Amino acid sequence: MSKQPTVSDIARLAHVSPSTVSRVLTGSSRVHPAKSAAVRAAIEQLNFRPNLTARALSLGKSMVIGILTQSMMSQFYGELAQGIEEGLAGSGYQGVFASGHWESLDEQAALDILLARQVDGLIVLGGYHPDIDLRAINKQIPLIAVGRHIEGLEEHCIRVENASGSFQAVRHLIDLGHRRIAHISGIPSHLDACERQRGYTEALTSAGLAVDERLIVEGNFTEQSGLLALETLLARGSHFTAIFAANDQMAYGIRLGLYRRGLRVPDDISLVGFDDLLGSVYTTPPLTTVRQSMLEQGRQAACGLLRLLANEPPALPSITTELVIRETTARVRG
Amino acid sequence: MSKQPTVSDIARLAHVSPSTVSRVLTGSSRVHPAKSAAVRAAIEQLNFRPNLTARALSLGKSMVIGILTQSMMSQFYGELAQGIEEGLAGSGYQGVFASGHWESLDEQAALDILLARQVDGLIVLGGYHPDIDLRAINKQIPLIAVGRHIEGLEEHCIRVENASGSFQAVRHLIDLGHRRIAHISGIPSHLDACERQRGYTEALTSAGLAVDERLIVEGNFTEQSGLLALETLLARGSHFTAIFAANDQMAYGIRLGLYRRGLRVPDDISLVGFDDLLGSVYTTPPLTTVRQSMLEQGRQAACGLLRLLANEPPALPSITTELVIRETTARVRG
DNA sequence: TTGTACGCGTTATCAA
DNA sequence: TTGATAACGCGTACAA
Repeated sequence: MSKQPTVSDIARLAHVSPSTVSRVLTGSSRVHPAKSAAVRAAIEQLNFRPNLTARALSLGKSMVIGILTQSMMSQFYGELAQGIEEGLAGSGYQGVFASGHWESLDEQAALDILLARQVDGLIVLGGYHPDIDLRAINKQIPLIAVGRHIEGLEEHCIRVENASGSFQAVRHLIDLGHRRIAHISGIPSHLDACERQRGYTEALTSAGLAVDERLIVEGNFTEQSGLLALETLLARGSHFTAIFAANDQMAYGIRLGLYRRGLRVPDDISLVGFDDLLGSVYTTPPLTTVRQSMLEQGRQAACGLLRLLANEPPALPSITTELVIRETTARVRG
Repeated sequence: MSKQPTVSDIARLAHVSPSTVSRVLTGSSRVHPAKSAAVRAAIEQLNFRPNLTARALSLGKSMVIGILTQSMMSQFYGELAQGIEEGLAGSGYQGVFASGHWESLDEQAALDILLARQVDGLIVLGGYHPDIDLRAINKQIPLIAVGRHIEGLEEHCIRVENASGSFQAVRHLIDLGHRRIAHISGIPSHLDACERQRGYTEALTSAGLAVDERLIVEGNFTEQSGLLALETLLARGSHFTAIFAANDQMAYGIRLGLYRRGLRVPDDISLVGFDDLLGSVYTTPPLTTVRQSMLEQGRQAACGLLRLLANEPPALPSITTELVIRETTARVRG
């Protein structure tokens, strides 16, 4: 249990001063090759690791990016996290995750910890945290949001072309002959949810179909809520031949509900999701869905943040969406 | 962009010394109520947050737990991570994740970062890192492993009753009348994989059934490998009516392969997985699998580490397994 | 090119 | 009960 060696230990062993050791560590200035070699040897010998905590304190930069997420467990946030990691790779910055569990208090606590740890930047994944607070934080450290909107900070939010994706999805169903298409929507306070519903509505009206409010049920993006929404929908007794869910997770729940009812997909009911989570290829049958690469969004968020840290504009691109047709959709039975 | 306030700022505003501020912050010793109130007021007024980096340097304790994981994206690690977070909650310790992506180099780099950040403890999730290194690290800081075995550090590894779970699963298939049961195994260097295969073998032999090597195919725990293994199995042409996969992810891949071949589950082939990932309820039909709560393992790992940090023995319990029967298994067709 | 001295923000020790 | 001082490990002016 001997203590970790410090620069001083290395300096002593290499017969140089601590500052010289620091110089070879950071490469901040030229040092004599011989001394440099001696230092390297000493570092090797003592298996020395610079203490990043001390370095952070000295530099006033922690080189860590805080990521405020909601759940470590969902596929959705997992893919996002993976993308962020990829985007940060090689930048010298490390990502640190803290989760809010979709609870205001936890989210506040997680954010506090991140800020107290002196993160150099912040990526906010969804969540309920008030816009005003986030705007205030953005004055202190650069901030990027994905999966949510922040009033007045639009340039710092990854934008997804939700409406066009929804439109394509519903259009696809219409092309297959479906006329009674239900929609399980997301949380209405969520911009993405609104836009997806808008795409649904527009596709219907542009095809001359009426929007039937009885075919629209609200969910909250979880599998559970999808299943529940399906029950509600069936209980209403309105006829329909296809369902467009505002995200894949709800589509999974709906799929289970249909299975339990003995309704076949796509023979009896066609089903479309949104997100194209990795798991959507492995459902049975594989899910037709709208791709909005979460990996790509994570990467873009990370890169945008790195640009902000370099005092450049975030220059976040708009994320395009693309309908991926798999086996949960079929021509409506005559 | 004004700088963050420090204890000195608070001290000045409250007309006390920095030490006193520190005292009310940590509660390390009594302070006059009036002064204490003044300090609190100043903290509130300036919205002060103690700099955890500085505190860590001063204390020699970072209050962070490093978690060396392999992928942020898979459901498997997601659930584990969630459990760890829950186990750490309220302890004052924060978890920091770094992923190795199943690559030696990345894993080494991730570990280096964690150690350089002066983590107070380490949780290793799976991975290839050599036992000898981990034993060395354990001499410096407490360490717990989950999803892997470390020679000589058995007390620090979460043990799962793999064999008994496998046994139950295969026994269940036998009870349903299956006689030709295939097994898609995991990486043979992985202890869990071996034990699960052992349970499979024992269930067969204890029922007086022969173990047919032609019905055993090796996978690597990914969905992809499950699909591939199924192809191999089918190509061999041996007859079978059920498949026991060494984990759920491979079962998903197998399920897709069967679907593509037009083989119905469970009508033509029964399928059993291992893990009971959250997604396994939402496959169609829901997957019969062996539960080894990942959440529980994460929690136990965290609690064990906290005990180590308190200089107590880790006292890690053995994780029990339980067969969860869902709709992917059925009586063999006469 | 190298070494000395100081600062980063906090806590612990000690003396008052 | 309080305040001054030193220390944590590192980077960097500044002087040599």
